[in-house]
Amino acid sequence: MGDLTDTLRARNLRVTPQRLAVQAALQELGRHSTAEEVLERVHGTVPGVSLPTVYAALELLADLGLAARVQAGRAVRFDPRTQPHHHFVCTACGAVTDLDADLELGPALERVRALGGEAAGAEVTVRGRCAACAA
Amino acid sequence: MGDLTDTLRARNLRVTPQRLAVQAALQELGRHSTAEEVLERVHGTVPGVSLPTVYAALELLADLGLAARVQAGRAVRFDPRTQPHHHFVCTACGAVTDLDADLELGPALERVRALGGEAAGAEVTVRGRCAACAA
DNA sequence: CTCAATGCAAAGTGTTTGCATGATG
DNA sequence: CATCATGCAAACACTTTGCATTGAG
Repeated sequence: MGDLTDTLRARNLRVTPQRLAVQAALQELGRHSTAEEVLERVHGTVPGVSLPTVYAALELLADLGLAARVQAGRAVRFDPRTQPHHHFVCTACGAVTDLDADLELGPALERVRALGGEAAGAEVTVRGRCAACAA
Repeated sequence: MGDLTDTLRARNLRVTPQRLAVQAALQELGRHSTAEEVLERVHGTVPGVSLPTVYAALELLADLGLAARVQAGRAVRFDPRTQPHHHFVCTACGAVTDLDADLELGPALERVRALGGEAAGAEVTVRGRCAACAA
């Protein structure tokens, strides 16, 4: 767990209780949480934390490669999982589920390169209704 | 072009100049436009149209299967293209480009079914920097 | 004539910014 | 002690809602 502390020190960034609490909350909450959910969780341990601070910390984690932004509907969600994977988004309740499927996306990346762009990554988003909402 | 008119009549919905103008604008603008862009275009032909009306009309087109919602960043975009295809989103300028690649997404859909969900569709989103922003 | 659709303004979300205060290195 | 990070409030971007009015059927 010195992971974040070390990374911050290595970049001459400050190790603050808020940043540590945000990362801890993100990991405890599991996958793809909203900033609001993280804030609520953090309030349990470190009182007085504000939403902008949570956003800043999550943004920082994403830049450091310790979390990933996931766009699911209107809200941005943050995922403590770094390795690329795919998502199933319920159009009814907004829930996001990880999909561990091995997909061949090479042709899409090649297409981007053919257009002169630089592909940073690619994800599949499946839309539909989750088991709970299908009822 | 009686397409929309016919579909509306068949459902006992009203054929209004606003709805026709919104669809026309969406097609003239080409792919994945924002509501704001559609509004601006519509203002050229039918003055006095409001943003809520544009949203309502676009939403209706999507429900009728004559347009598709595309989530790209924070703004929802609407695409006159109905057939499934994929997108390249520039993380710098927000531009969206179509990707015509034939990808095998079956395994992802099967994964969703295995979880008890109903998959409605799946798209690949490639993130990166477009040719213009790579400079 | 009747009811669906529009226009306007205002309220809602989710996210970001500006600035004074406080804590870190 | 020099900054960087925080907290607060307010601004922001995008979308939706409420309600009186208009116009399509």
